[in-house]
Amino acid sequence: MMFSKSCEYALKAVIHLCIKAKGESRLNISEISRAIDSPEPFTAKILQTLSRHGIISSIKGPGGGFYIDKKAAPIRVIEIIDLIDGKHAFDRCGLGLKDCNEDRPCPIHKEFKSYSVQLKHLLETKTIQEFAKEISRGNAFLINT
Amino acid sequence: MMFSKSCEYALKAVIHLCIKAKGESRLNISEISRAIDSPEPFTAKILQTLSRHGIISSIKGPGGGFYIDKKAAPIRVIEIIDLIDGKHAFDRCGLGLKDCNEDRPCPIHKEFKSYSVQLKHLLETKTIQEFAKEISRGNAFLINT
DNA sequence: CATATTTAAGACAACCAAGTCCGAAATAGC
DNA sequence: GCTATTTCGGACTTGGTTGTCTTAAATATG
Ligand code: FES
Ligand code: FES
Repeated sequence: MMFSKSCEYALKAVIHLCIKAKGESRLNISEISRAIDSPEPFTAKILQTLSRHGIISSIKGPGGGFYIDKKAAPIRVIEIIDLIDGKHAFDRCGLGLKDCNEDRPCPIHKEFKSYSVQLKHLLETKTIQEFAKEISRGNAFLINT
Repeated sequence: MMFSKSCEYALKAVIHLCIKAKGESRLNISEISRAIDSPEPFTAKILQTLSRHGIISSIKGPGGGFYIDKKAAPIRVIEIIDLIDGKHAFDRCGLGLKDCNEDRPCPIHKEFKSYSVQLKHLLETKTIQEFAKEISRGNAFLINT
């Protein structure tokens, strides 16, 4: 509803990597897609995109897989959203006007904007590592039912 | 990003009808789609759905068109969203978990839910007529650029 | 009644996101 | 060096949303 399927998988995959593959250990595609309940080949493609852009790291060959570089900075949630769904995903008009504009706003602009600004700020400040911590503590999950 | 294209057009069309076709006067498809900048035949289909479900009224033949029944109750925004995009569009998990669930939530649930609850409440209480008033006053617009 | 106008309905087409497949490249272990 | 494993990259297929077209039905007007 908010993010594309690709983006959902990307967020979940990186969160999972943060928990299970920080530093030395690696996870292969099948382990990841099992953990986040996503189609394997589709997940592969998304992981490749993340890797190509340096958000995650990867190593080919036996024993290889995907991981988070130990020296890498914490990953802000917005980085993944910008990469997968495109920048300004939050700056678009809720009613589809060409330009979301204070001067010539659509009727839902005022209320809508006040929420999307809050949400955007959250996603710009929150890191994947913080979400990962919630999972580790058992306060949140990547799969249910 | 939030609503489907169909839903955007539906909302804009009904708002426009509230301003220009309350009671006696009617608007035909071409006038409506011009006012809201939408493809004519596609808009026709959406208007038919709205009419079939009694949200708006229509009359065939020369001088016919679409209008809002004068005796009809104010239209809550959520009614249109439920009809076009399906109910529970706001109750789904932001990360795509099968079930958005307090007991077994995804990592973004807490923050996300607090926004979506606010937004849902807004859409349940706001009426199309209130939005229409903003347009009439020149404080909001259905087209820009 | 004939005609023009307008919505109704459903089949059709185009587009894009979601998902699959396959051959190539890298690498670890023998 | 050979083989098995694993990611990489791109071509391909599928499905759902968006958008079009065509024919039918209703009705106002002369
Ligand atoms: S103009 Fe529509 S949300 Fe800003
Ligand atoms: S479980 Fe993900 S938003 Fe509620």
